Amino acid sequence: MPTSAQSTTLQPWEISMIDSFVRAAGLIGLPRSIGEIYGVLYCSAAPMDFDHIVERLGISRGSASQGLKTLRQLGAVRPHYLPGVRKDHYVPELSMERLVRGFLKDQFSPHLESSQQRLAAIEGQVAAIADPEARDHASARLHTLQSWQARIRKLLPVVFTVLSGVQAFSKEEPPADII
Amino acid sequence: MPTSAQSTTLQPWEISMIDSFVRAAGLIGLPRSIGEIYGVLYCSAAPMDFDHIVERLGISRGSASQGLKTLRQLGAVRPHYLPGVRKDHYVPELSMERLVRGFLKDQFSPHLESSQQRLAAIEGQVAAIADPEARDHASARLHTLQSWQARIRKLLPVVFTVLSGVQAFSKEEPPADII
DNA sequence: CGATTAGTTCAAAAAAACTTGAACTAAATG
DNA sequence: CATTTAGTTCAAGTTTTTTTGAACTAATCG
Repeated sequence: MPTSAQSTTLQPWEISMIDSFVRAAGLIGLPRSIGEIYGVLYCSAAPMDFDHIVERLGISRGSASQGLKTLRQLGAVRPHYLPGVRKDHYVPELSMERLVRGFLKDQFSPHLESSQQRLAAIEGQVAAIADPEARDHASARLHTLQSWQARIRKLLPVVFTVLSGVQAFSKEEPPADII
Repeated sequence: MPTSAQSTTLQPWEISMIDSFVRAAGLIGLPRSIGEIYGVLYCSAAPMDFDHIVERLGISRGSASQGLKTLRQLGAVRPHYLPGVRKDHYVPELSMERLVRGFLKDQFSPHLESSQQRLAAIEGQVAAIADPEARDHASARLHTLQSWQARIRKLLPVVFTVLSGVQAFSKEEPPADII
């Protein structure tokens, strides 16, 4: 059992940790393979190349290629340059703030954007309702929905701040556990 | 075109609004039918009964039954008592804070809980690593993961506060748009 | 340049998630 | 009580998502 070489079989702690990432991926709507790839990189002490990822996880090259593409887009992994080496090597992003930011920017913000436009379009449809009472009701519901949207937009910067590890956000005692 | 009766066909503004809820549901990993049911209730000016929901949406009774069950669990709809009426009638929860709280409590907190236990179990596996360098590396990664978990737990109360519509959280100017 | 290596693409297969509807339980009505 | 009504359950069908692997492009090597 060589001390330094990266064994090709996963160690127990790696299997458990990858499992955690697979579950976390599922929770945010990303496929299993993406959790696996990020997880195996997260566990690795050294940058890993494409074939190494494929072998250790036992997934297809197609999955690995697509999964790495998505992870690069999200900013969750970066190519790591190694002089004189041809194959791409990857390292995981370890800053939680950057991970969250990448995910939200890629998977969330576009929806927030288009949702805003859709709500604006509903304003016209509501204005066209003939009956005054029905129109007032619809209008009230639309405004509630728009206020929800506005709150979500306000939330984003706060999320970044808290997840960056900043201790601030209340000079008194921290808010009690609520859930 | 009767002014007060709930027509059986969906109005344009209702179709658009339900569409928004369907997309929002997808974003948080809930099936289309759940977005539709909540959406049609959200649009309605009066409590709706089971069959009315089925008819207006054109979904199966099975879907409606399961969807309403989930929505009740989440606290996103409540049965509304009407004297002398046998069928269940439902109204939507309109408090964003309660909606978010119900969702997180039901769909998120259990994972957070079990994740914590899983990470604790990995501690033992890491301690069993023979090579000191490899063990230190694994230990460092585990601690990073645990710190991420802790940050997410800190985030929850803040999310509730912001989504409740409270204006607080910085007596200076609000944080600039980041994303 | 031709051969080899690296990685991507995409159509088809497999797996997962969702919906349906018919059979069922439970409760109220006459 | 028998019958009707209300709603649930779950196996089978459908749809959507994910994974695979063989064919392909691009770049490097000898």
